[in-house]
Amino acid sequence: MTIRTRFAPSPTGFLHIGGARTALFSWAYARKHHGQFILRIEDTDVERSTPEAVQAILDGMQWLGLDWDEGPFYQMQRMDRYKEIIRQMLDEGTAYYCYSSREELDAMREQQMQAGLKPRYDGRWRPEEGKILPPKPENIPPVVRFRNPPSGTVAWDDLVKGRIEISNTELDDLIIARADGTPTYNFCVVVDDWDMNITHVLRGDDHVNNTPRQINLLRALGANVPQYAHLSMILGDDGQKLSKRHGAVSVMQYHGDGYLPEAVLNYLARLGWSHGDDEVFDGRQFCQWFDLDHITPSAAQFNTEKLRWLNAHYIKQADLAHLAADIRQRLEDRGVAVSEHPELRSVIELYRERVHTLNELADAIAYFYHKPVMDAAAREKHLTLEIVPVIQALTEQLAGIDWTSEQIHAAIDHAVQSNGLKFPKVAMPLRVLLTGGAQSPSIDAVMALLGKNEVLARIHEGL
RNA sequence: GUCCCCAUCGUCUAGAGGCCUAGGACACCUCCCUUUCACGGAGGCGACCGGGGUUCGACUCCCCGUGGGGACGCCA
Repeated sequence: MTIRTRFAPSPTGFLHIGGARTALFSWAYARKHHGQFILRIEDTDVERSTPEAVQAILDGMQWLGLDWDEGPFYQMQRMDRYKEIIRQMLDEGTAYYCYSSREELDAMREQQMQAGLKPRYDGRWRPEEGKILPPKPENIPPVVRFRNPPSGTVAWDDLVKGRIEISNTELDDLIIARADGTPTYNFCVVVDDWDMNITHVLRGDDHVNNTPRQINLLRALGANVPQYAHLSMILGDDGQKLSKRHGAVSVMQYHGDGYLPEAVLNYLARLGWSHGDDEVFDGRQFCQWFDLDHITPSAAQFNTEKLRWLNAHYIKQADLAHLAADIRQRLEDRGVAVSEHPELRSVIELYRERVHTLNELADAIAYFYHKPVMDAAAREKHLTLEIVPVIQALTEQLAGIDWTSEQIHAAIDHAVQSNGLKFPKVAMPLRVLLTGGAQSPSIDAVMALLGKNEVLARIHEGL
């Protein structure tokens, strides 16, 4: 049997971190088993679905490198198929028309809640042998309901949570087609998973409650029931549930914030899944290792600090040309034009080990391409009256040397020795003068990259 | 309210009855490296929700409790 998984987002917003992980796991599972990964857009909520959201989801998946083998399929384009099945169910008697109005239903729910019961449709329009249905009201277009088994239990062996068993008495006759004839979620999912031969459904555990309904529907249709794996949710950094209002951000926001997709992918992979003590691995490795047996059933809290650590790791490993292209753009976004000298790649090499995000990297090296704003406190502290003449003397010497790191270092050393100082005494004021602040890599390395003219100019201007 | 799910360091997690004096990672602390800040290296701090069982033996299995979460839509 070929493994076929799917990711089925509804295009009502961007691809957030929870959806991305579901997609990642589904993708990895298919890849691991040399199966197919299908992308399906669940856009039957016409009110809330937007083409922008579809694009945002596609962008997010592409950025993470999650490629799909089939699709994207759009449910709105499958209407004929759904209607055909609904017609068939109506004919077979596994579905029926219900004329209850929304108001009637709301009142019913209200009453049941009051009575301490689980709100359920009471089946008043469900045809039974010998039962007399209420008279059909005029002007109320009916919905179509699924005739759920009235007794017994539905059970499945969830690949993450183990066996889950639910009594049919807990379920009611769900609506499969709205009054306007459009099919609803639980129904479309079932038909699609069936038609698309999905073997493994990986999804958020907020769908656990839908599963028994879907299984009943599948059985009524005579379809195979796929395996289910319900992934627990991802909580925000603060342990709170992620929502549009609170903490839920688009995966593309991570791009904007300077994270590498491989870092996000690696981080997400470890959130709720593990492979012994392994922490750092790429997508290829993940696809080889991934399994359902090591998925944690409990919710996981997002930890940005760990993501940052992983990101720093991947920045150190990243291809220089690729990094340079990215950083060039980020500098441009900051209004900093990257000139030929110093060479961007060299500057990145010097700085990549010191940052956690690409934005930090861009910010840190901007001073190579435009005059830095000098940190007043740093200047005050390091550019003392006594040191100014030393720097001036050093400047003259620098003017005459070959511009290599070694020569520069020797010149600084000379200034240090001849004045009976410690190295930082001279290095720090230079650092402030050249970079604007008190932190940088080795000052001779910085100077070498900055170039003789620029160094002399900045010292001159700064003094 | 009803049903369902979950529960190991602050966080992500390892753990398939003896391998556990509970391991790793992030964060934090100390030291080392050092030209400042980082990086890196070496250490350290730090957890099995509670109570009952089962068992020669329970982090691991069962029950109850507690806490947290989810679902109960003509949303997905």
